[in-house]
Amino acid sequence: MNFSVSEENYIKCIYHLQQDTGMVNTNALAAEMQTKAASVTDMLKKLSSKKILQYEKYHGFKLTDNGRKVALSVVRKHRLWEYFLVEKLGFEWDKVHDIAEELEHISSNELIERLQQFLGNPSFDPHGDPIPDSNGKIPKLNQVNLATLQLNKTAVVSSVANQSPQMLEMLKHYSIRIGSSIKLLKRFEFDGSLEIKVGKQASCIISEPIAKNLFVHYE
Amino acid sequence: MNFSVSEENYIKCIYHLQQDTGMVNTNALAAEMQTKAASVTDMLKKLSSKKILQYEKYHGFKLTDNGRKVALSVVRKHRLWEYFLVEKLGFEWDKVHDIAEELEHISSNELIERLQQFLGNPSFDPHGDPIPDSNGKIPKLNQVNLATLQLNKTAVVSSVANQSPQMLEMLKHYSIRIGSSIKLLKRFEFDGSLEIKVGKQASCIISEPIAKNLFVHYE
DNA sequence: TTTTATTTTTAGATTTGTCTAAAATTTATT
DNA sequence: AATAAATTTTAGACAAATCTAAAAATAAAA
Repeated sequence: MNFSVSEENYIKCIYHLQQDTGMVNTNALAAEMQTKAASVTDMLKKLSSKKILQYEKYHGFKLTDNGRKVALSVVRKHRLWEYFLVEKLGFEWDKVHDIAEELEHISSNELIERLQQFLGNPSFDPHGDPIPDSNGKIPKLNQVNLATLQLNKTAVVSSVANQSPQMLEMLKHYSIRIGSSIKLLKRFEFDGSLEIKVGKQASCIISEPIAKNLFVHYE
Repeated sequence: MNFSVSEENYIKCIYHLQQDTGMVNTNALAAEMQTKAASVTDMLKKLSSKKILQYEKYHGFKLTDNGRKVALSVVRKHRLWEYFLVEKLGFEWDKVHDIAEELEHISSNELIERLQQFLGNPSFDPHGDPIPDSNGKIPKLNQVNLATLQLNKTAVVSSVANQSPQMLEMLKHYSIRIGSSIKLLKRFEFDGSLEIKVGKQASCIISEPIAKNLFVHYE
């Protein structure tokens, strides 16, 4: 079946919301889509009739197996394009989201298969998010929150939860990016802030909110 | 100013039509756009009010300077993406048109500038069509129609006028592509067909319609 | 130069995705 | 459990892009 750009955006958005909450509700989706609840309801009816959603009036909704498949295909395209933009065209990783939002709706399957090959079958996008394969399988990484890392252990930054411009600005300041190695030197009881060593730089201190936003994995 | 996908398609189509005829008329555009004359008229009014068209009711229309600029930007994007698809992703040159039709509407200017650089600033797309630069300047090539080539001269195929699947199938059969060198051995009076040598292959005979469809330039 | 044929435009309807305002339903509070 | 508050849905409207059918304008033919 074929979906409009608008339908694909709703499906993708529902997918991301239900990752957290299991079930999604109308207002949350409206907020995330920057639209009105009434518009959401209209779309829910349509997606429901296309068997993309399990939807009970007034009681929330979630994707069907088929809906999840469509969502994963859009997510896959988005992340492969982001990888292309950063690794091949030299964009900064915090500048690629909007462009990938457009590119993810290009329909050709052969295009995306060839793009994946051309990029060397990457498993994670420039933000550290996993790229689903053509069957919708998502690569897993044993990652832990930086705030819970053991003292004196070294690990590698694998993803960033909050990717707002504000957060990315901070990370740029600390020279922390996906792939940076981080050693935890000290944990301050007072406010939970951490003394860390990023790569070969002098040690520095990051606040607890920043730490909680970073996920790392052991080499 | 910003244009919808539909507007961009109309603008591009008018650009191509007026290359031949100077002035464009409603029915011709409707045929090319695979739509109805009434729909075309609606769009003409809109584009006219946006100063994209010089349009006199019942008397045809053509692009303004500004309209031509928009058209060239879309053509530029289309041809750069075609180049990418063939040279980087390994598509056959006759399989890329539909995908480029979608990609040409991605809006980011920075994207297209970086793409151009990444591709090594190509001047011609895989069909031999010139790629306008970011100012709308179109590279020129001194090309002549193969049917008018001098006897025993060798030249290089630089573009193909009719790019229908039927024509491309024929060219594939003769192993003729952009960049192929062709030597004209004999011109048959009877029907204008030509005996030619393609690269290092044994000589073969092509019909006049095929010859007229091919443009070549001297090295 | 009328008449006929073709082309183009208008008028009004349709589809998709959106909106506002009001009604219906569920959840929370007293 | 009754009432208030919040959420969700319906009803009806609107803009963009398309369509059909009919009217208007132009071009061609008798």
